Amino acid sequence: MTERDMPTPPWERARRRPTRARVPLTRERIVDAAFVVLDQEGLDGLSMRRVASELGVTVSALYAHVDNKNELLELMYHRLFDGFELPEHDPEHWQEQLKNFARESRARMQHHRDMARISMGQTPFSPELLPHVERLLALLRATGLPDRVAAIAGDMLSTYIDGFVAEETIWRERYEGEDVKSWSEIRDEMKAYFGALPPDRFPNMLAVANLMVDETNDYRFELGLDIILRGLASYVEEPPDAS
Amino acid sequence: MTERDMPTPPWERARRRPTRARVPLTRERIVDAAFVVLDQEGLDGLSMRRVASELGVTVSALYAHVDNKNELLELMYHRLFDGFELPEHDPEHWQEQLKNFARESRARMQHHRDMARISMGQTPFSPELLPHVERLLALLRATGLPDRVAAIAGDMLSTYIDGFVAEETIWRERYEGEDVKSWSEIRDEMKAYFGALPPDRFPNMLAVANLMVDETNDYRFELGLDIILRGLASYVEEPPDAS
DNA sequence: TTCTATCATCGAACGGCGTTCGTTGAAAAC
DNA sequence: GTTTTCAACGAACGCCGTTCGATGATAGAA
Repeated sequence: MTERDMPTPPWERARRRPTRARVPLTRERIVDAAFVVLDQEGLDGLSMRRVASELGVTVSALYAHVDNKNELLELMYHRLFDGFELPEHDPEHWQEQLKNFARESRARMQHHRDMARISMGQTPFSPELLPHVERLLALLRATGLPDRVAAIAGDMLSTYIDGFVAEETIWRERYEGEDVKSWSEIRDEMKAYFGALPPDRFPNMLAVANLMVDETNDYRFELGLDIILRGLASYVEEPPDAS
Repeated sequence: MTERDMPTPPWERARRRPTRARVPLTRERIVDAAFVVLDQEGLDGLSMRRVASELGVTVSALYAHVDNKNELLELMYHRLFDGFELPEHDPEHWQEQLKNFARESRARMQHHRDMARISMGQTPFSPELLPHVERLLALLRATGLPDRVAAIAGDMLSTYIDGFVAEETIWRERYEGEDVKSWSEIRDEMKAYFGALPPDRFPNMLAVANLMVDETNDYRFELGLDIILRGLASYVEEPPDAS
């Protein structure tokens, strides 16, 4: 006679009915769910509770696989580099190679909402990411750049890319709550705002306002990239003396 | 000199009515207290409750003077530019002028903990800050740079500065909880970490690791600055065609 | 002086957050 | 068949930003 045959007392009826997860929880599945939440709610809406509910699981279940939220963000950051192949260094076309690296980085970050903000809080020096850094360094050192320049150039580029995409994000999300406005409508508002400035006090703003508003983000990104690469190129084969 | 004749930015909601002078609590005092909290607890510890307690006041009292936490951060950002004078443009020394602008920006952000992280979430296009942007644009347009380059150069520089200081902050705070370690101790640990990499797979990392670890932040900042300015200079008086 | 209207501040509450911890029950190991 | 293990649970803790009705001091009117 086991307790199995006994009836269940009514006060216990609401007891747990633990439908064991058909698919076991893993770090990978948690990161997958985190990206779903990130894309839907943005970084500010990315909470452990929300990720858990996405998986049909309790919050605390996550903590068996992930130390804390920071580690989850770290894992998401690592995803950025999954299958991110850098080419063999080709001293003839190093500038274009670096530009392609930057473009690919930007594209990957744009693929998930607020990804740039996550990226800015991380460094690529974990063991999993060091191979990527090594490949980038190989590209940089094959250019003829002095090592001390090559050593910081990767960091500079990443800072530029992160900052640029983060800024894109800010503008996109600034207009989020409001009615669906087209980008051209937003541009017109900005033009009107800048155009209404007193001309005697803001001659330079007025002179470039349309340029600032009209140029696409793609154009701005490429131009900034070109500025950095021209600056780098100026160090090739030259005994450098910064400042 | 008033802000009254300035247009309202389109993204801005209706601002609060100005507070009466007779009450002891003011926006200024709230911002002062917020900086005290920021320096003591960092951005993550900067809560409305903590600011209120710093003033010996209830949380909700703050909301009579400040719409929300975001507005408080905005006001703190504005403080960055208080008394930030840019020189008259001098076409002979524009590179040094821009470098001094960058150095001053970095120094101001370093003056308050996590200030760079606050700065990264803001734009300087509010009416109060536009005069500063105008002065910077004046510097940039006096260089002989094409307008389309001048229009994005200020943004680029600010992105670089914000990103650089934010990264400095990350490293500083990464070692915060631990026992007081000297920077040289931290450097040694990093050198040991990089030095233990397998030489066949990480030849480039090993070649520049010491450079990456040993150079001071000041040196790195100056070098990055110089790279950007050389890139900008390459556009002077040249019909530009970005990539 | 007394009354009244204003308004800065209070105190409690709401819903949400990251994280911890003792409990539980199904599967794995024996 | 028994024991062990351990992933998931659920409740709780102490935070957070923000809201709202109550309170009480004060300035101006009578």
